[in-house]
Amino acid sequence: MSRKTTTVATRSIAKKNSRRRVAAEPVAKDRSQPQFAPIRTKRVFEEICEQVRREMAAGSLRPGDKLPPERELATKLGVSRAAVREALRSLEIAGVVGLQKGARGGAFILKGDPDLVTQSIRDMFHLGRISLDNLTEARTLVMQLAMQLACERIRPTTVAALERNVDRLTTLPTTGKASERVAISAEFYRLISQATDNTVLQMIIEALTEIVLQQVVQSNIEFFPNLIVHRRRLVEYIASGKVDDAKREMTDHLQRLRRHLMRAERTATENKTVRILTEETSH
Amino acid sequence: MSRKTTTVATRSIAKKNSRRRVAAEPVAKDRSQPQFAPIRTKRVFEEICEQVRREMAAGSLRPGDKLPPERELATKLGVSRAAVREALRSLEIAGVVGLQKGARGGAFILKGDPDLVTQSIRDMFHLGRISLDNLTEARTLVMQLAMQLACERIRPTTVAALERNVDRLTTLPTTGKASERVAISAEFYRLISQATDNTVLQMIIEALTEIVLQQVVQSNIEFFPNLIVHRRRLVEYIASGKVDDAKREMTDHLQRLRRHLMRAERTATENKTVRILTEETSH
DNA sequence: TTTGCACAATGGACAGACCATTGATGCATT
DNA sequence: AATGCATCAATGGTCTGTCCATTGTGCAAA
Repeated sequence: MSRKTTTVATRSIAKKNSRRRVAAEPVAKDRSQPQFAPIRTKRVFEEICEQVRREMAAGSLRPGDKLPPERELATKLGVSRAAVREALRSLEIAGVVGLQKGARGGAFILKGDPDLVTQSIRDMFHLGRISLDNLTEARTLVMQLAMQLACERIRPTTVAALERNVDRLTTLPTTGKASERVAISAEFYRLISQATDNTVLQMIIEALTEIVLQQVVQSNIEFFPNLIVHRRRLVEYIASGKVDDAKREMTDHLQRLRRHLMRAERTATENKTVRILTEETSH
Repeated sequence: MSRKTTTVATRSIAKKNSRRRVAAEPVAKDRSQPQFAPIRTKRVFEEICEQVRREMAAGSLRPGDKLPPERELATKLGVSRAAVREALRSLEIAGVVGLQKGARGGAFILKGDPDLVTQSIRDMFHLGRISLDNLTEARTLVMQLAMQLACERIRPTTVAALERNVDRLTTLPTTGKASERVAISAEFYRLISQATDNTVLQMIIEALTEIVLQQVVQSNIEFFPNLIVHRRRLVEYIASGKVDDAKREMTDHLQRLRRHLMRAERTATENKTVRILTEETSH
């Protein structure tokens, strides 16, 4: 390899920065018992993330602010660039920062991405932590809240948008792809959620709706013939502030969908056995 | 530098693996309009993440499964270990995999961490995407749903646990640290959420409660004198299935808390101007 | 049988390089 | 003057190679 000379040179420097991991030392709180608390070692990138998050919570790092470039940050913190990058990766995944290439690029604090809530709930659904039954039930219930607020806070423009949305559903051929119909439905629920004027509910509804609709597409449920009638009625109830009617209409629909999905889940027993990454580690 | 020779040697290898970035080519869906879709370049670690997530969604990668070791994965995918590490970092942050050191270690598919929902919502709150007003309102509403379900599905053991929880609050000196009282409250709400028998609602309640309680600690709200009386009454309502009473009791409390928090927020105008990371990039 | 140590596997971290993208600057052409 | 092109520097993205720390396994010594 003929590289040993330089290697030795860099080693002497690296040695200084080794011993990087921080161990939470076991507190000697009581003399009688040795205690022996488990030693928790923290990875450097986690430390970096925490520093950034602390600045965020303290308000000294706000959306739009720019973090120093990776190289500079690495120097300041006394860690390698790889570690900084892993930290930035972590924050990026969390939707906290966005990375931009090129000159004047860097890591910028974002406003937060509501889609991440969806992502995390979706992961949990796919990993079996959430059942389809629980998911659809929760959606039904939360939409009741949404109807409550929407009826109180709806604006004329939103009513118009809802009506246009239903119109679009009408013009769609019932033989069309499920994904198209579902896209319209997704917007329908988004409009309603926005009418609640509560961003938290919006995010929750967005997440639940998206996951459920995804299931609708995959389960090849047939088009509900009366869907358009139901939707029109619902919009009318909302527009005229008939809370109880709107709630009932919404609940009826969602419960019907729920039953269909549960039935589809039971009959879905085909196991695709694709396997790309895990073909035996061979050890 | 005296390293050029080896550098050249390694370069010839690296050259093969260069040109790594994949550009999603603009689809020519319609001949009349040029379209000019923005060119999205995808980073390699994202590609890796997607592959893993695909396997998950397809069911061929399930909780408990182990991914190949970093080095092997890097070889198989034809990328560097650093890229693999960033991908694993990303999946780890998303709660999809857990990393274990040592022999027989590796990346294991997890069951999903409900705490991530909390984390993402919390981030959004700190980044100003969610207002305290919206947050507390949503919490009030969702807890109404929880009371509904809890009254229907509560089990005697849970009632006992709730009573014990209130007892613990009683034994606590009112002069104690806020964080201790808050920890007990957190468990109180956790017990109620578990009584709903709906994991989705549990996660939502967990998230909203934790963030709100965090605010309670920081805002130094005084201890509600009647809190214990309210709690006892609430538990009794739940135990005896008095849905409406329970809902009212819960809503009353949460709305009171809401008003207090909003007032505290208005009077909180002291700006700590700590700044560690961002002291001018000096360019 | 038990203890302890060497060893290998594997994640964690680092240094040092090169490439690709992007914005700014200045020069040349029109 | 306006446009276009070349160049440069800053910065994220990636790669290679190396070493350290942790952990399980198996063998050897007690």
